[in-house]
Formats: sequence, C-alpha cells, structure tokens
Amino acid sequence: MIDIINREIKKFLSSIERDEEEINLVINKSSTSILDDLNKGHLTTNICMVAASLFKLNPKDLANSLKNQLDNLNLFENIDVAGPGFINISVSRKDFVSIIKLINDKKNSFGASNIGNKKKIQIEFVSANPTGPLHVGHGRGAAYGDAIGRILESTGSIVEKEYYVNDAGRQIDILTASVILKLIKNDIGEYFPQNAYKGKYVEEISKKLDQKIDIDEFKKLNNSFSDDPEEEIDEVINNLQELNSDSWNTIKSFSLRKIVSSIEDDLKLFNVNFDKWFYESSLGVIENTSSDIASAVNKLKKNGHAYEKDKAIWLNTEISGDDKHRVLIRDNGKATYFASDVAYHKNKVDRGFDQLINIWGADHHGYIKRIEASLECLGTSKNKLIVKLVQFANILKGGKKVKMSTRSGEFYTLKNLIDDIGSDAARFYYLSKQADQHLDFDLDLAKSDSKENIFYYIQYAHARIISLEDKANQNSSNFKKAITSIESGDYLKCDKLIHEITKYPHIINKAALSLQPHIIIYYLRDLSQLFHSFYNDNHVLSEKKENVDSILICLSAVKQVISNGLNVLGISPMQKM
RNA sequence: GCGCCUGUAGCUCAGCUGGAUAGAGCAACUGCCUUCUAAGCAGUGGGUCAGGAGUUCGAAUCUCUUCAGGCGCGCCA
Repeated sequence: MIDIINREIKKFLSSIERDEEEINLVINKSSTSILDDLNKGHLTTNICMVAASLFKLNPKDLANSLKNQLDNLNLFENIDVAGPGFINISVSRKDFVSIIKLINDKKNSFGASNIGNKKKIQIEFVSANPTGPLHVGHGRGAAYGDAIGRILESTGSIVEKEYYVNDAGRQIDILTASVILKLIKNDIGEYFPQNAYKGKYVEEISKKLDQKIDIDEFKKLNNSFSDDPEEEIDEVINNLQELNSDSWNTIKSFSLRKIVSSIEDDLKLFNVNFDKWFYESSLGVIENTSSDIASAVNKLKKNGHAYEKDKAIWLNTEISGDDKHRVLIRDNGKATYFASDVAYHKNKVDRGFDQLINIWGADHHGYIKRIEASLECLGTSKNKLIVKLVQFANILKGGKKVKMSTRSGEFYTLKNLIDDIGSDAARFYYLSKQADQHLDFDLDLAKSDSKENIFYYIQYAHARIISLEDKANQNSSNFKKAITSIESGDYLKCDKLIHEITKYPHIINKAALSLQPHIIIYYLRDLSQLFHSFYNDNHVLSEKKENVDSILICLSAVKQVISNGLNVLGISPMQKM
C-alpha cells in the first residue's frame, strides 16, 4: 500500500515541473509511514511539507492537490489533509485487516525481507583475549553482535560471524606462565607475580594437564625478579621458556585450547554461535615473507604509505584524520598488535565481503581511525568497515556495582550471569538499551516480577495468548479459520492490535538499517501493552462464537509477531509462565 | 590539552536522517481478581528536553558555545 502511495507521490511531483534531482531530494527527505495514532488514520506522508520548503510553495495547497490525485484512485477509504500539511490516509477495512491473514500464512518469515540484497556481511565481535572466562562486559558485545547478525540475516544479507582469537601476543605468555607457576607452586613457595593471572580457572587448567609433561626443569626458577611488575612478569616468562621450551610450548597450546573451548561453551549457553574462529597466529610472523602479516606490511611499504624511521616501520595514518603515525614493526624487529590487525583486516577484505562490521568495546574508539587509514592505504574504501562501539555495562546487585577485572581473579562472569537469570533474560537486558550508551544492568530488576521487568511483561503476553488458545481448544475444537466479524467491522476491539502488528516489518527494517536491536524491544513492549490492555477489557471466551473465531485468529497473529521479534533477538518465547 | 560517548519527569530510560499535544515503566495517590494467568488493567499528579545563542514555517532532534559525567589518547594487547 505504501508502495502505491509512493508511486503516486512520484507522479505528483513530476507534475509540478521540477528537475529530477530536486524531486529525488524531496523523496529522500520525506517519508510515508504507518501512523502512530490510529485515530488519525492508517498511513501518513509529510511529502508536501518537505516539497513546500524546498520549492517555496504553500504546503497546504500542495497537500490538497495531492489529496485530489489520491482520491481519484478510489483505493482508499478516506484521505485527510491535517496539521501543517500532513496527508493522512485510511485504507479500506478489508485492506486494514488483511495483515492478519498475511502473518498467519507467513508465520516465522513474517518480517523477513530482502532489503539486504544478499550483501555479504562479516561481523566480528566478542574477540576477547583468550586469557580467562568472558565477563559481563563481553556479554554485551556478544548479545549485540549476535542480534544484529540475526536481524541482518532476516532482512536478506548473508552474514558470517567471526571471533578473532588473539593467541599471538604477550597475554598468552602470561597465561602460560601463570599455569606453570600453579603447577610448581609447592616447589617455589607459592611465589606468584603481581601481574600473573590469579583466577581459579588458572589452577583448574593446571590440574587438567597431562601428567607426562616434564615440569621438573621449571622448578629451577630464579628466586629474584625485578620489582617492577611489568618487567617481573616478562623475566619470569623468559626464565621459564629457557628452562624447558618444549614443555612451555605444550602447556601454552593446551592452556589456550582450554580457554578457547570454555569461551565457546559459555557463548553456546548464551545462544551465540560463531561461523568462524580466526586465530591471530594464522596470520604468520613478520619474518616469513609469505605470511599475511609480511605481505600486508610489504604492500604498504611498496605503495609508499609505510616508511622506516628510527629503525622502526611506521604507517602514515593521517589519510583518515588520525593524529599521529603508527608503528607497524618495532625497532626490535617484532610486529605490533596494530600490524596484525592491519593484516587481519586485509585478510577479511580479500575474502570478498561487501561489508565488514566490527563490534568493539568503547575503550577502543581511539583505534578506529588508524584501522580505517590502513584500509585506505591498502586501496579499500574505509566505508567498507563499520565499527560499532559497545559501551560498558555496569552490573548492579542490591544497588551496588559488581566488579569485573580479569587480573584480580575475582569477578562476575558471563557464565555467572547466565546461571543467575538465564540466557534469554540476560540477552534481553543487554539489548534493551542502545549499544553505544552506558548500561546499568540491574540483576534484581531482571529477577523481579513487576511490570518494570519488561522481559517478563513481553513473555507474559506471549504465554497468555497460548494459554487462551489452549482454553479455547478445550471448550470446543471447531474454530472457523475466518475473521468474519473483524473484517465486517462488527468487532472493532482488536483494531489497535491489528494496526500495531502492521508496523512490525518496518520496525525490523529500521533495526537492520540502523543496527539497533533495541528498537525491536521497545516495539514488543508497546505491542504487549496493547495486548494486556485488550485482555483485561475483554473476556474473549465469553464472546459470541463468530467473535471468538475472529479474535483467536487475530491474537494468533499477535503471538506470531512477538515470537518473531524475540527470535530475531536470539531469545526464545515462553510457552507458559 | 585533543578525540569519542552521554545529559529528557524524583528514579531507569524511549523518542534524535527536523514535523502534529515530548512518551513509557518505577516511585506517590485512586480504583479493578466467585469468569480465559493480577508477572495484569484503568486513572490522577509530575517537564526550563543541562544552560545560552543560531538555522527554519517548524528544534528534544541540526550548528556553535558553556557547564557536568564517562571513556580513550604506548615501538601494550
């Protein structure tokens, strides 16, 4: 219906003799949409006001001529010119209620579209260092990345979800050292460097190690190290590596494997599944000229964006407005983390994605410009990459912030959260606020049984409809599959609900285009609120037979929309509460 | 100092590619369960959209500026 109106608007605009460019501008700046308030009609367009301001015409005059043109189509029930120049349109009753049948026919696929045009999109998210369990901060990135993946997929994009495993850096050496120190703790008097990982999981990994690994050499660990915590941990790492490099490597890869698989397990519990786990180490080392990392750096050197200064290799990142040049290869010959990341992004581009989406913690925002610069330097538009920042989440328990630092070892993990309130509620609350804004995640609220707990409020609507259907089936099983009394206009009390479910596909499209899952949550709350209100005002099963038939079919569409909305967020609708 | 995010009701937040009277929930106060799930519904009160200036027929929304809060500014990862 909106398409028809838009076509007429185009015709209308061409009739006022303006060049095509101007007309397109008007079309882009205006919008034809579903009216918020059903009392005003079903659809609305602000086109006349936009055109009036651009063409210096009177908006009401424009609106009246457009109204006449639309009237002549004989398609609509009623057309009003309202306020400063809105055109509000009411469609026929038959068209208005047709959405019910459409939803019940399309079922799970209602709301799906092809606006994504089969674009190949890669989303990289979570990508937490594999040095410990995921904490609640990572959970937000996981929920967000996975949700936009689902939304984009349902709107016709081809999505690949990827986790980048930082397995090549110093952090893994610290982890390895931590595990070894736990192994030999009885021989070295419980010595433990300040900067080593102290969490319980470290000891658990050490206990799972194969007994046959030779650890005797490690017991000869020096007994004095630097007072500086950073230097201390490096000295310990070097010392351990020298004592037995074979065992070191074995323990290192074992620890990494254990951590990655526990991260994977936690994410599965959270209903997040990655298509690919990409290891930083697979980019190779700079010394190997055929490695990804060497070829990326060489390409940058060749095309003049990278240069040598003070024995280091620098990249000129000013192309994207970065404020200083960045080091790729240190003066000691080792590649920086940035160099790996440049190579990684080159690798992604080479894999042929149309769009890359990175979801990063907000503390990485300073990093965006240099990565964009590296893409430009490698001959790829920086527009190929979208970086979405996820702000921190504070977890509140009893009104107090819950700590989450990895080093100290004591922290509230994502797993703890899932055990506490369940994966669905956790995902829901993570998604309930725009990702790039601070979130206070109140655990007491997530468990509470009031209307303030929107998660249950929405689930309750879904469960109530199912329960109503069950009751109806017990009473009598021969329901007509027809909405006769709603269509005829005999029964009007579902109209607000019908109007609301009409909006759903637009909501999904909006969420997809803006990468904002929270839009769906607020929509579902509004829909649920309309349902609860309807449910309280009307005792469905005591209505006369034709009405009951109609209402049940309508509510089944409402149920379907709630279910689709939750599913696209990775949340399972509840059948019973 | 520079950069990014934020400031909307007492509290937690929607609304932001400019559009109709700025919305929810909580908290406060009133009502509604011998009938389909009260984790529900209906109602009342509550606003300098942080302050100021500008652009516009029209600004919570765009621009500039001030103030306040969070985060980031390594040859760390």
